[in-house]
Amino acid sequence: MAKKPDQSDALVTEITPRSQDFSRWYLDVVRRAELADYSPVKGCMVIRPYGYAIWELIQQALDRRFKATGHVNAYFPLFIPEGLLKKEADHVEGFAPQVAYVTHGGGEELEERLVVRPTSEAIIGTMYAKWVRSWRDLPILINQWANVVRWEKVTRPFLRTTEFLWQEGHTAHETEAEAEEETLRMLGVYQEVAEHELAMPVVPGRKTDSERFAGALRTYSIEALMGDGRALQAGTSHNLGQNFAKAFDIQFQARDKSLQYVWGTSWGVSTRLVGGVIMTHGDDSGLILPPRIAPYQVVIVPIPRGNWQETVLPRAQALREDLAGRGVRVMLDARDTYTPGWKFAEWEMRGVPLRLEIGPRDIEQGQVVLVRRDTREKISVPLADLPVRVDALLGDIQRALLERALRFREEHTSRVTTYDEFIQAMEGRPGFVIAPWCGSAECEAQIKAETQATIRNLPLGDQRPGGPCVKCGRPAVSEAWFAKAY
RNA sequence: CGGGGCGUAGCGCAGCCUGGUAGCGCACCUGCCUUGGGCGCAGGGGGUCGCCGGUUCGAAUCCGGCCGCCCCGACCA
Repeated sequence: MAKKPDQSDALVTEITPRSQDFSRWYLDVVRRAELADYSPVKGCMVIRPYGYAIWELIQQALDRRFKATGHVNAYFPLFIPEGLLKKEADHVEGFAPQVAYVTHGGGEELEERLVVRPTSEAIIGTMYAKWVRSWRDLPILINQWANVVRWEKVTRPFLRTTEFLWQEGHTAHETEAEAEEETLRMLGVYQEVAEHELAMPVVPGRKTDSERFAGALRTYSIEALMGDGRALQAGTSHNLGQNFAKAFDIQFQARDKSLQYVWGTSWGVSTRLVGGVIMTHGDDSGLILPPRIAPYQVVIVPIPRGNWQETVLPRAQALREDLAGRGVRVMLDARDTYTPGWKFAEWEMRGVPLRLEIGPRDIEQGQVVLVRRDTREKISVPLADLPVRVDALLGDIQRALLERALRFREEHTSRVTTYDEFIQAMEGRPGFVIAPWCGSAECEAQIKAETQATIRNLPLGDQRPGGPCVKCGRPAVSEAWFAKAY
């Protein structure tokens, strides 16, 4: 841990203010909210139960939608023979520097090294070649939940770790059009989950060639804007064309009796999404979780007074049962070893959307006090109205977080036509800058070198760039969303 | 992998310059008292000072190497 400036008298429970050092604030939240911890393995984190619970809720939200769109889950091996990875030239070139190898097993050196999967196109492609014979075998729509390993030079909890958890969908289709449709369908699923579940607005679009997945025909992404104005790639969906089919010999006999290669897609999101949620919604008091992915949506804090264990506690327990019975994820913090004030701060740190306070005064008046995490608003609610109000408030908070994040993104997005404006926009308040682009990798690279901003993606669909390329002045082929990225 | 910073109790730090048997706050334990925004008082436990080596009568402190973490770049979900 690096030294924090001047806080010899600071409480350990405090976290670095976001405005002072966003990066340190992020790490403080991860640690204090007990989302993850460093492990003895360099670059690898332990996802702690609270952090894992968030991931599980994200998983469920995704998995539901994968199944609703016709996909099934399966599992492929962690190890991939090195030779398989090498079959697709661009693929191996793209991933080779990040790959971990197993060289020994059972006390002996292996004849062929095994790659610890950085992604599974190679092993899955190999299996698809065995499974596909006829157009009747298509499409194959498989997803797997797995861990992958990429030897990153710089790591940060959730955002970039050597090993991370993700899902990877791998599909094979009869036609190019079907593959493209699938690629965009899953991009849409990602956008829906990001916005509807994580309350994290994202910009869908197509990646430029320089940021395209190694071996893909086209890569699409969703990009989110974090609280410090930097962009986070939150998910990718690739149209693999026939590249992997040709590399792994995935052929089928078509309706016209000809032999054809399948058209492939792959798509993934990872535990990085948890980092995105932290950096989209959190504040100086810690995490703020959208209700739909909050492990606890309501925390009940009984106010101890006198013989509260006989008076207040039974009421609190009854409330817990009632809410839980209605499908609310609720936690009763009945510990007598902490004061209410301590619990308030603690559950705010952990981002619980709603706090329910109940004490002798409330019982007398037949009410409870609800406190919103996002606005800190205190609301007295008659007991009879509680379930309805809780439900409504959770919905309100979910919406308010999305709206707030959307407003933040709008305030931090500018549209420019000249390079001077571009530089000014990037130097001032960071965020997205939309500008016309000629399509050349040279301009893209120069802009990156000069401003650190990269093209996050290009908007989908037909669009008319509002002028010539912001960098070189040649005719523009597209508008591009630029940002400094994580 | 380049530039910079930092490793001393669970967390945050002081001590290091000028070598002499390791300290503070929080957390933790015990008791009493409190509890509607991180209660108070009293007593207490806990550290081979990141690791390895060197210098020295003696090393947290000086020297060398290694490892780890953080920040800024280049590479990436």
